[in-house]
Amino acid sequence: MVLRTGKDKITAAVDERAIVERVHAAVMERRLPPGTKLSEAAICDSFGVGRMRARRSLLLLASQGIVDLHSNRGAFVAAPSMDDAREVFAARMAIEPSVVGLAVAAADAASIRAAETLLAQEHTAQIGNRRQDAIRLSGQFHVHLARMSGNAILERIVKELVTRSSLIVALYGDDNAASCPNDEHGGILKAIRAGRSDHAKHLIAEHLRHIEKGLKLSARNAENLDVRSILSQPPV
Amino acid sequence: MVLRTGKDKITAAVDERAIVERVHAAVMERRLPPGTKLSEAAICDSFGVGRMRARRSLLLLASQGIVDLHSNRGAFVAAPSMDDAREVFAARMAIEPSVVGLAVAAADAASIRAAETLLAQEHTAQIGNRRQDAIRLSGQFHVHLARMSGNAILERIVKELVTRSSLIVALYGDDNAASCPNDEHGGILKAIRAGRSDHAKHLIAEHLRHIEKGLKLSARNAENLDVRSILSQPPV
DNA sequence: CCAGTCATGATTGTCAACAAAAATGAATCG
DNA sequence: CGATTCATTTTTGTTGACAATCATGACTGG
Repeated sequence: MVLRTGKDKITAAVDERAIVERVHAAVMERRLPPGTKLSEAAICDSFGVGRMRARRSLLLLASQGIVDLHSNRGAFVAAPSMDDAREVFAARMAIEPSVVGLAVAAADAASIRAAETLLAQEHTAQIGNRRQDAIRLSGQFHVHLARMSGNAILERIVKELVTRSSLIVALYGDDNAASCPNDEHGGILKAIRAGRSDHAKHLIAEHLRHIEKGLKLSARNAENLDVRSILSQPPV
Repeated sequence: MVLRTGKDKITAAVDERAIVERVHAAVMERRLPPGTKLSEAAICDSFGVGRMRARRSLLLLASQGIVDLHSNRGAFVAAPSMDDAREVFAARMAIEPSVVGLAVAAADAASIRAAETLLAQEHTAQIGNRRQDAIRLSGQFHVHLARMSGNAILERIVKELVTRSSLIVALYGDDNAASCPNDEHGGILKAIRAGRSDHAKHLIAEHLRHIEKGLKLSARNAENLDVRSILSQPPV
């Protein structure tokens, strides 16, 4: 007798997870900038799906902080405030070093090889000036470190934080700044390979600090800028 | 002129957040044991809400791991496997010490007083054998530590992990075991008050280790037990 | 020319009916 | 007696239509 759970049903059309994943990817690659409106109709057309599925997908995206829902106005790609940005990076600095520590303990040959592949791809993308790919791969590297820990919960958490970081960099990042200065990813992976847990933790903490330092979170910047005060200044 | 955002609309009926919060609380107090079916109709009746709202609430609960959705079968209070349980506690041990470290830095008089109040209430509930209250307050203490860090993201993450822990303890916990042995919560709070960050981190790590040790995660236990093999054994 | 008002169109929120699937229980057969 | 089949009932999934709300732009009056 075969027991069929409800989950392994073959779904002909795309389900919510696929939609969430595709939007996720588009946000990571900055094809959907912060503030972009995601109308239900757009989701329906893009994925050939009914309004109900579109709605559920947007709710899931909102629960991950990727999308902001405004009552009666629709869904928009999240535009984290500077305070949000600081919280995200504080959370990452609290979490990712521990995750890397677990990764050192749990790393196996296959996962290290996968990390090396990601690293090489990222490097190639940077050399070739393929900015979108470089950004996406840089984020994937962090998520892969979490995956190496063998803990699906931590992987999900890191993935969510990395995605929000992508939105933050899009808003407050310096366009000409390298997404990963001095091959810090390489150093982290090397430390993991060498089993140097404390060193790896230290490196990723530094790495995150550097990324945040590279942001323009000083004072005014997009979003809360006061249009009146700007326009009231006479032209030079 | 008054700017009204869509969010501060006065909602006469309960919205999804309220439903999620109430189910959350019921799970924390073990009034909704793992595996309990949460039919849409039950949600509709309980909260006087349409099926759409019920559905959205269940989806949100599922996204937090509190509920499992089975296609065409409905929603059930999550029953974490033993592997899930190990992952949850590994994640907590990775995250909560760092969170406590932040709490030491950010703690102010008001939040410490609130923590002391929670601690006292928990103690009173334990003395009075009010098990449900004691369990709920014990969880709230951990969430409050995260709140003391001043980071809403970390607070949400810890809250989710604590809730899942409640389900885990309900499944694998020893009924007569104290939910918090030897007033470890008190020791943690004392260390925070004294500004001893490393000590506080150490204590909460130990605390989590103790909780996990108190679980029966050895081999077989509820869930994957094979009904056939059980019923095929002749009675003593 | 500008502020404010009002109608229009587009988008989201809600509901009810229908379709599909699974749980339930009775009836049947070995 | 036990297992299986089948019809019934219950529950979930989906669709479409309608209501409510918001954005847009023309219009009016100052």
